[in-house]
This record gives sequence, C-alpha cells and structure tokens, in this order.
Amino acid sequence: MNDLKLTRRGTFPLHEPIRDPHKLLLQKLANILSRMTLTEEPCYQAPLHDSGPEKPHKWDINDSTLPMVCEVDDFQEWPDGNNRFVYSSNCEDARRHISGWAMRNTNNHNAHILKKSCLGVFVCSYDCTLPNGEKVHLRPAICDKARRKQIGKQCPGPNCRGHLELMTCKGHCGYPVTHFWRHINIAIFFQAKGVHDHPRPEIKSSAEARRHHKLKHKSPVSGIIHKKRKREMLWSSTKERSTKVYPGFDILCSCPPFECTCSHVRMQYKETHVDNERANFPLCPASFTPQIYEASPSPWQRPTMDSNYTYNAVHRQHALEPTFPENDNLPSLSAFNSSFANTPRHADTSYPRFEVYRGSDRGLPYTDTSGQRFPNPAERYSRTPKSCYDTRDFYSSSCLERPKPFSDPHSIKIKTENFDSEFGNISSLSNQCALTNRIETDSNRLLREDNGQEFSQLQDIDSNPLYNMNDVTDSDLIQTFFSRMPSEQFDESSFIPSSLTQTNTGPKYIELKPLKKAKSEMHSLAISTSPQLFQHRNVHDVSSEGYSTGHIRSQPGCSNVVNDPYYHSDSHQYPPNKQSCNHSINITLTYN
DNA sequence: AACTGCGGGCCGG
DNA sequence: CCGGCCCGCAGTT
Repeated sequence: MNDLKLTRRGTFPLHEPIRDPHKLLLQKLANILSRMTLTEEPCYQAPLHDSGPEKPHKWDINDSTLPMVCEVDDFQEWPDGNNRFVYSSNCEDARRHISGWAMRNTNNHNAHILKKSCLGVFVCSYDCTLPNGEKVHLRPAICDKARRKQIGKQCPGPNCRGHLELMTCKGHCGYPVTHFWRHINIAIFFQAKGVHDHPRPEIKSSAEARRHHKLKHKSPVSGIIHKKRKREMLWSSTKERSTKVYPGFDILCSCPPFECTCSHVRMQYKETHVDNERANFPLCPASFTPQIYEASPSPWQRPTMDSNYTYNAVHRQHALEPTFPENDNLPSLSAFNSSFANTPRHADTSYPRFEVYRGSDRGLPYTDTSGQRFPNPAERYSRTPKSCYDTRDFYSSSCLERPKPFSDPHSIKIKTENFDSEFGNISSLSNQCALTNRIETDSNRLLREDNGQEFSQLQDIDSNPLYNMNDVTDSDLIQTFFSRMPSEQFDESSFIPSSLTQTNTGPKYIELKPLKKAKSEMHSLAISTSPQLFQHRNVHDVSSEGYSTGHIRSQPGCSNVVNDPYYHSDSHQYPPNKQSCNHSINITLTYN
C-alpha cells in the first residue's frame, strides 16, 4: 500500500451522515485513505510491498548514513516490491547477491553500491503448457552472450514448435526492477525498486542443471548440483512447515522444468515473512534456496484471446498443442483499453476494471465469469483461470531491439474539482459535469452493489457497516472515476491523456492537470500518486521520531548510525531532488 | 562456458 | 546531469 500524505483543508463533516452521493464518495475516499498510512513528514518511501507487517525500513540505499544493524532479516530469495532488507555479512547468499530473479549487473557508476536489474524470464512463444502443468519460465542467462543464444531457441516443451521469447521486466516504471546491494561493515543492505511484472524464472540451480545436462549429456542432476538440489529440497521441505496452504491456490513443483518427476502437485501459497520471526544478529539464514517453482499463470501478462494483440493472433494459431486456460474473461478496461491491458471493448458495466499489477494482486479481475465479485484476493486468484494484462513486449530472435519504456514514468493523478456547494453543477467544463455525474452514478452503484442497500439508509460513516470499505479497494475507486467515461458518451480525448490512448506498451498512468486555485466555496478532491523526492534523511531524526523499524531495532549501547567509510557523496548518484519512482499518494481535500 | 563484478562509454530524457 | 544500458575485461565457478 502506498504511503499517503493527507492534507485536509477546511472542515469536513466526518461524523455527519452524508446523503449527497458526491460528498459520500469524497467521504468514502477520505475514509479509505485515512486508514492508509498517514505521515506528517515527507514520505520518501512508498513500498508497494513493504518488508512485512512491520514497518518497512526507512533508510534508502543511497543515504549517506545507514542505521546500525542490531537485527537482520532473513534472506529473501524472491524480493518483490520496493523492499529493503538488511542481511548479515555472514549470509552467503547475501554476500553473493543471490536472487531468484535473473538479475544482471548494471553499472550505476558507484563502486560502493552494486546495482542489478532484472532480465525477466524466457517464455514459450506459443505459451505452451508442460506435461507437469506448468508454463515455460526459463531463466535468462546473465551473460549477454549466452542470453542471446537463448533467444529464439526451440521451446523445450515436448511437441511444441514454439520458441523462447524473453519477457522483459518492466516492473519499475517501465524499466526493469532493480536491486541494490551495499556492504557496510558487517551488514549488507539490500533495496529493491519495482514490482516484477512477469512470472518467476526457474531457479538458478535448475538452469545450471539443465545446462550441465546439456553439456555433459548425462544425468541432469549430478555432482555439486545434485548436492545443492538435495539441500534445497531439504530446505524446502523444512520451509513447508511455515507456509500457508491454500488448496487450489497455487501450484508448486519442486522438480526442474522439463524434468518433473513428481507425480503429485503440491498446492501451496508462498508467503513472505510467514512467521515474522527474525533471529538476532548475527543470525544467518540458510544459504541455500528452496527448489520451488511458482506456477505463475503466464497468461497474466499475456494478451487475451480476443484482443488485437498480434502475439496471440500470430502465435496461437500456429501452436501445435497449445493449452490455454479455458476462460478468457477479463474485466473490461474501457478507459485503458488497448493501452493498459489489451482488454476487449465489450460493454461491460461491472466494476472495477482498473487493475494494477502489484505483486500478489496480479491483475486479476474482481469478478468471476458470472460477474460475481470475489470475496477476497485468494478466491479471486484461484477462481480466475486466466487474467492477464499484457502490456509487454517480447524479445524474439528477430527483434532484439529493446522497447522503450513509456515516456512518462510518473504516476496516477486523479482530480475532480469545481464542484459547487450543492454538487449539482460543475462550474467548469462540461466534461467535468459529466465526470461528476459519472462519479455519482458509480459511487451510488459502488455502495449499492457492495452493500446491497441504498444511500438513504446510510447513517454513520464510521459505524455503519455500509460504509465499510473493506471490500472497496483503491483500485475500485480509481476505477469508479475512469471506468466508462470514454467508452460511452464522452470524448475519450478530453479525459484521457494521450499517453493512455496510445497503443504503446507498458503501464499507463493517468495524469490530469493540477488542481487550480481553490474557490472559496469549493468542494474538491485531489488525489495524486506521484514520485516522491528522495529525502536524505538525517538518521538522528529517524531515531528521534521513532522510525527505527522492526528490522533494525535500536538497542542500548547500539548507535543508530553507521557511517559508511566507503560512502562518498556522489552527485551523479544521489541527486538531492531527483525524482525517483517511489510513489506516494497525495490527497488534498477541500471542503468548505 | 558461464557467472560475477567493475568500469568506460554512449544515449536519451 | 542522470539513469539505463551496452560492452569489454578479469577473476571466479
């Protein structure tokens, strides 16, 4: 969840029953947002996935000083999201900068901070399914030369004439997810930026085993690799004790791809920080990695059957024995159609359709094939056979040019304004009037559908269960604003920025004009998620404000500051006001 | 052979 | 100026 900075101006009748649907929507938004993280000070970090239920780390990898490490995190093989971790230097995996993701070294012109960027995953051009029921998720070679050789190779799936395509990572504002490693004394600071928008590749040892097998023409698992796998499987079996099990939720197989020998399929839901246990320093987690494959629904990021995307149009008809999920029902995404999600334009009146791929919320629709809302994300996940918003490009042997990320790496900005005191007239553009009506309609339906009752029955915002926002996500509300505007009666170009109407790839962002000077009697709501400026935090401030996180806990006699003897302020590296892609949501409510 | 880290250099915003 | 990325090199696995 994004951090928030909420600023309220004027008076907002928080405890009075609101019957006006517009006011109610504003109230609803405010209510939701007020439950999100509110900070008085500028938030420099807005993790999509923080490091766990505890407060995320508040340092930034570029900070001149970093907190003293009194407690370290368990090694995370699959960090996803804007995470920060501190590992012990005794941790072999951390020392080796291991990651389950295929990360390649990237020069950031700073010898003291190792930067790596994600290479994505190799998938089958036919999206075939392996005999073990999994999709092809091969690990890209880190070496450029080796990776080039991988591109275009025949799909290893039996009877599949497809070829390997590199699904690049665009999880960080259209660029690959990046990992940063910084060694300070006995601690290893890790920071990840971005959320992987592709399935996990096979783990490294599997790729090694396959290569070994290919080279030696003998048993795919031999020697050291065999020992490593044995160790990993042992670790995996140990870890199962601390993983939640959701039958039918996820499919995991401990066998390497194409070498599956298991006769069963374990259903498992992988959970980060399962038991929230953190050992005291110098704890070092196991330096081996679990042999776990996440049966990522590759079609997450695949075009839909009925989209115009040439990928399916070209490749699916050539597939020899392709197996696809049966239902390709996807939520309509009118406002973002053809640019955000390759979704069909059929007139779907259900909501919401604004889906943002964020880790565990991997772009799955909120409704099932019958239009029923899923009660929870797990159900939504398990009951959605295929939900993929592919905005991606694929590398093929014939197309090695890297796609450009979208031009505006910034974020969502939603604004409604110029409501008069009665919310009945919009004093500016007719579009805004239409928008307001749309908001009214959607907000009415939003609550009606969520609660099955009408506004008139609403009494108290906080106590009335009808105001319970648990089932209304931020996506819901964003969706409410933008869902059908262009597809029905409105001029798309008047509402949707050109970046959204283009048929380019990558995530799309809404950006409306900034809120103009507020009128004296104006009810306005401005929501924006925007990149935050990196604040070079004074660590003493952090300490005094009690921001020592659960990961780095101050202890008696333990200084809160680590002066990095290797750190040098490099303007090339640490622009004080350079915008980054860490997002937050700024909300300004003006309600006189 | 591939991985890993380093660093020079180019390019586009 | 800065981030992303390509490339070559050298040491390691």
